Amino acid sequence: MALDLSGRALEVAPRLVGCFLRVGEVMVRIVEVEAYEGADDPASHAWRGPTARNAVMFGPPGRLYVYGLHGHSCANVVCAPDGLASAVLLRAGEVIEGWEDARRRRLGVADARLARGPGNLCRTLGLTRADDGAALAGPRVELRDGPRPATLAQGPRVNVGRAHDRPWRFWDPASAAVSAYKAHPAARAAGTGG
DNA sequence: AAGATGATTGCCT
DNA sequence: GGCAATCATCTTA
Repeated sequence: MALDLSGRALEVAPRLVGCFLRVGEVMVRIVEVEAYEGADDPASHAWRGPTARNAVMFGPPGRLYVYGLHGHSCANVVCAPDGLASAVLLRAGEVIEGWEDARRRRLGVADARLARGPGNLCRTLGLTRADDGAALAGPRVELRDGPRPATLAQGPRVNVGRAHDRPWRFWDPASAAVSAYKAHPAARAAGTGG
């Protein structure tokens, strides 16, 4: 079914935990996400306005925003109405289907860690910057609603230098695929992180 | 046109 | 737990 992505990232993020994301043959259950707002969020790529890279964030909801970082790729679900920048970063998932493709892309990695971390999640799913702007209801990428976990944990975002006081990270504490919390140096200096 | 930066990972101690 | 690798993008000259 189609999940309602018309709200802000902060509203959509907790609903995304437990949902299923399928890319090609591989499907994962999303267990960890982070919300990123636009102009109000200094940690967001869209904070200083639209650029060539973050253009998708300002477009209509229901699409994928994929960006490159340190030689890796990270995927976001774009939400909020057209014109407002708001997206949810997918940080971790559990592989449900497509083990063959997933393992082939992540040789030597334990099954539980195949999609642990935003960069690893993209590699396991086969997502690259070529998928930037792809529709979440398209033939290659599909987002499906799923049962939400019994409990939902909330806390500060990982490796974010600015606005580390905002607890905009949501995860399923029962999942082994949730990435270990790693506070940004700025967050540690401010005393708001680990 | 050149330099700094970052929503990361993985290897080293 | 700490640090280097690695690269597209953004900032400044």
